[in-house]
Amino acid sequence: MNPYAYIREQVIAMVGTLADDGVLPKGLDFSNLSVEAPRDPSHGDVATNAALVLTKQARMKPHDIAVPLAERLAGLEQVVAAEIAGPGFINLRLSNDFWRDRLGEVLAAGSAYGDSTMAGGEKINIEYVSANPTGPLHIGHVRGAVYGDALANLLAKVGHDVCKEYYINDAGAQVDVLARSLHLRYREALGETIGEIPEGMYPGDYLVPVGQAMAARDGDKWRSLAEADWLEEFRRFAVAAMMDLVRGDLARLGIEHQVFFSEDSLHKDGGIDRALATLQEKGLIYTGVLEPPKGKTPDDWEPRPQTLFKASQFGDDVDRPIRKSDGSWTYFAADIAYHHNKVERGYRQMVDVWGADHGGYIKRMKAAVRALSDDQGQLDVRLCQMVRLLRGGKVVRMSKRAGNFVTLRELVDEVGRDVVRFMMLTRKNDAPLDFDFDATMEQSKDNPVFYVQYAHARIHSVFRRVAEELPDLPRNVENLIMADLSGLTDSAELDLIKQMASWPRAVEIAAQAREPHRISFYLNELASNFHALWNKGNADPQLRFIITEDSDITQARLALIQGVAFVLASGLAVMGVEPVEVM
RNA sequence: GCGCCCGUAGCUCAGCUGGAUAGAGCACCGGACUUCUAAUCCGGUUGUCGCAGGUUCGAAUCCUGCCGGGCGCACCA
Repeated sequence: MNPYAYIREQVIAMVGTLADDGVLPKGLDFSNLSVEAPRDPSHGDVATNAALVLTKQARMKPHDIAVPLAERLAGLEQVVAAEIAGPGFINLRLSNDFWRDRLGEVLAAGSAYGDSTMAGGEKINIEYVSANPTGPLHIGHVRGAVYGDALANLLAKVGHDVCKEYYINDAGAQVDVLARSLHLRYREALGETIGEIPEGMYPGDYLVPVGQAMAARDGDKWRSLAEADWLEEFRRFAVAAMMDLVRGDLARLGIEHQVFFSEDSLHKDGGIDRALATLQEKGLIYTGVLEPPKGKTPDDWEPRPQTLFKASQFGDDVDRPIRKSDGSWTYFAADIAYHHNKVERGYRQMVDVWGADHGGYIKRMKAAVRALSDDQGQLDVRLCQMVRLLRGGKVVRMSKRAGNFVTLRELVDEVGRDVVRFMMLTRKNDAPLDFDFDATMEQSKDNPVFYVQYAHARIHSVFRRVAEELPDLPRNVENLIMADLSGLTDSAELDLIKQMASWPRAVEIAAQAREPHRISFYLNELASNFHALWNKGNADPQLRFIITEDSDITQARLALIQGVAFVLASGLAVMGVEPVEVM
């Protein structure tokens, strides 16, 4: 049960009884009526703005609504106090039994606690990473990869049918460059001296074994052929090898896409033609000449007729070209076809995760989806800002030309998967993020990963201890569910339960906002409250979890911390971080 | 010149989609270990929420205009 939703129903029901009795008018609109935990705990457990929201509709002063409403709410079994405060809020304090019942729900659900049916099984497609298949993944890809993956987990948790997808940019000039670079490495593998890799080719060592594999498979059959004869095969071979590399890198982060979609396939099987025919039928394709961009005009600008998509009809600033002047398709044309394909596969909800430098591309892509789906499909583009690496207080400089960017593999090997994933989710996706190597190596509160995992490990440490000290005490979940919880009376204990009870709501809000970083903030707070309770036990031995001479209270407290462990595990699962049991 | 994102404590950032006296960590000061893991906890200090208007019972949050920073701006992917 979501306690806030539950109390909201009660409030609305009570307003209904007041209307029945003629105190309030009938037919009131409750859409803005909220029931939330007040920021200041001294205001009670939950607060409602009912009187404030209804004042205009009812043509009554907030106070005149609040007084009778509070009176009726106070009569509810779960409510021990109802007070009117501020401009007309009603603050409710709920009974301890009501809260203890919530702990039972946590234990019954286990680490599935917080799962929701909010999305009703609706299909949603989330495309992320989609890095060019021209080399290993590097630091610039990591954030989008982690964000996209955590978002996919989060959406699944609230009841979406999620498809995780990777778009392979295996068409276009950069793949030809890759094929030529591979041909060099192939000749090298056959014993030629190739010298310095020419400017404009991919110089990375990762192509060396691919060249060797090619030589081992085919011998020298491609060596003296003209480029036109080997290019196609080398493209295919190179892309396959690069995608193996990429999949291996992603596996290191624990990321696995269900669908890898090839851009090239859209060119080859007529996907682009079909998508553009769809737009053509709607009268959204025409030949025209674009205005030069406002402000500074590029030096080589010249007016030329192009095939254009009427993106401006769907909120974009200008119409966008879908054919280059040489007649070939633009990248945008293929992207239209790709999203057309998603729509054809039945997706109405689509999420694309991009780097911040692609911000200028959002409007045209959204326009295309609206046009293709007759406004039925919804594309949400989430941008991930830059990650700055810091070491020893200094920014780690990287440049593509120098080839000294930090790879995903190096990063994960150095600090570990859990640290990378957690740190990438400690900021809003559209805010820049500093990744400080020194802080991640530190085992202290500076390091949020350790802080949260430490709480989880401590709980398991208590269970290990109780197995030694009270071996006969039933301590598995089935027994803890039936424990008598009435001994949980300390405010820190009850606060912990209240916070756990807000977890399902926190999950739904994070999913609605599509902001998985909120999960990490929630977990930090939960861990903090747990650590606080732990230390209370240091000061007052009566508050320890294990009281050897009182098995009832021990069991109640085991139930409490088992609940915390479940919620921590539930949240860490969204983030894709392992809940460790020993540290 | 246009579009998108951002501006909150000395620093790094939250702020539950409009609520009450704006929060947390770091930093700084002072306390708690014969302990269920001190990798922790407790207390103290810190603000023109970039500026100016507007919307209303109520604005850090929504709208408009400025100021400041980032990214992107015909056929590249």
